[in-house]
Amino acid sequence: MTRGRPPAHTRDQVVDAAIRVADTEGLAAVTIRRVATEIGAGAMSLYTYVPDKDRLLDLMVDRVGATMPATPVTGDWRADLLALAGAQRSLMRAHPWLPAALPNRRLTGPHMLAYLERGLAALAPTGLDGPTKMELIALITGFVAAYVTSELAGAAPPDEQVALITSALATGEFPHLAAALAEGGPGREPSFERIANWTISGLVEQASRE
Amino acid sequence: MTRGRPPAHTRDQVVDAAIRVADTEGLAAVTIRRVATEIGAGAMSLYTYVPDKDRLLDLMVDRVGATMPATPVTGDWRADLLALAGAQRSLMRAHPWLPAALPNRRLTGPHMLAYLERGLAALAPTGLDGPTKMELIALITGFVAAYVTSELAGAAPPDEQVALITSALATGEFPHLAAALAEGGPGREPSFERIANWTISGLVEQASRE
DNA sequence: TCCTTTATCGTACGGCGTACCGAAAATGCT
DNA sequence: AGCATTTTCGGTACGCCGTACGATAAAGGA
Repeated sequence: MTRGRPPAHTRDQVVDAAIRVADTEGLAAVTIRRVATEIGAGAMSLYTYVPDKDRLLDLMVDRVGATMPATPVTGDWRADLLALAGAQRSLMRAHPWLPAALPNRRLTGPHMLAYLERGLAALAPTGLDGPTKMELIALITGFVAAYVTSELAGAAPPDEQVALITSALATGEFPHLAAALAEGGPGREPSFERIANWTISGLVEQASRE
Repeated sequence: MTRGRPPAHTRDQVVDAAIRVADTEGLAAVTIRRVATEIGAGAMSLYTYVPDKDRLLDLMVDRVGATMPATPVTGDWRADLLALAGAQRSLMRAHPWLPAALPNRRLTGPHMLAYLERGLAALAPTGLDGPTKMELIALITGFVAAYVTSELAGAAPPDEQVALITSALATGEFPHLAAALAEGGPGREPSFERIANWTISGLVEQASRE
């Protein structure tokens, strides 16, 4: 039926290999040559499956989106959105390159559309109009990405930066900053649920108030 | 007094040249060689003023931060934060590469610390604790970056993407999405102030409620 | 068998960040 | 004045990158 030499791999194998490289070696390690050797192919063979590197990144994003568990739509928009945000956070923690790869990327894949659909379904009880719902979903997604980014990076502030900040504080020009840092953090830790609740409840309530 | 051959340029001249290139040709055009020719120097001479390209980006971010107008702190946190967010938005629209360059970047510069200080001062009347105030500022900054990004990119959705979405909608699997898109946008436009108000008011009110 | 179609992948090009190092240009000392 | 010292300048080169091109290989159809 199909003429010509049969492909030695599939597009999904290529995308999976790229995701594996990104997970273990970081997004910067995802190069055409690196992914090709990952599946035991020559570098140029990848272009049989993927038009260029940028599209490969699109495919990676959509493919990991497929692994996000389907959260239920119960009719309680607050709980539903919180669950959706939690699923997003888990996904981004499992694939730390995702927040960095997400911006500037087209909404190409069906899994991304499915995610959008679930968010809209969760927001249905609010009675908000369509464009507003879309904006809220984009804002919530952006928030989760920002949160996970700071969460993953937060652990280790480089020495050089600490030195710069302390020397800046010594000038006395930043009293509020000095006070805020001095408070330290004996109290409660940030807790994703707490902040996600602020964002979600705050946004939706304000949007509904109009 | 100072020994050795005198420098032909200054660090600020280098950073300004890099900003000029980014403004006119995009962030991708900011390469060591390109910036060097911009100031009429050899490529390797740049390394006299900047340790590596990553630090150059840090310096660019901090330097444009210096041009952000100083918004007043009146005691009305809502108005003050909105003004601060508006100033940020203006800055990002003047330097469209800024939202893309901002994440993954260290808070190295004094101007960034000054910005943080202003945000903390604006939040002082809320009585929130230091760490919470810091988180709120980070979230608001992230929101503005996300908003401006979509604002700048929004104009032109590529044909290929439109085709993909319409074909996906034709399957009937995305009823909410179809409905939301069908609503179109005859009504009010997004308006930065409106959405910024949602975010700011929503976040602070929720945070204060605890 | 030979032709057509398709996939494989070696080679090569231009561009990137930047290590290395000799040349150039200033000052300070004798 | 002459020399040593210190600092900057920038040419060359290395190892990466994405990818255009084209020869080669492997399948089915005639």
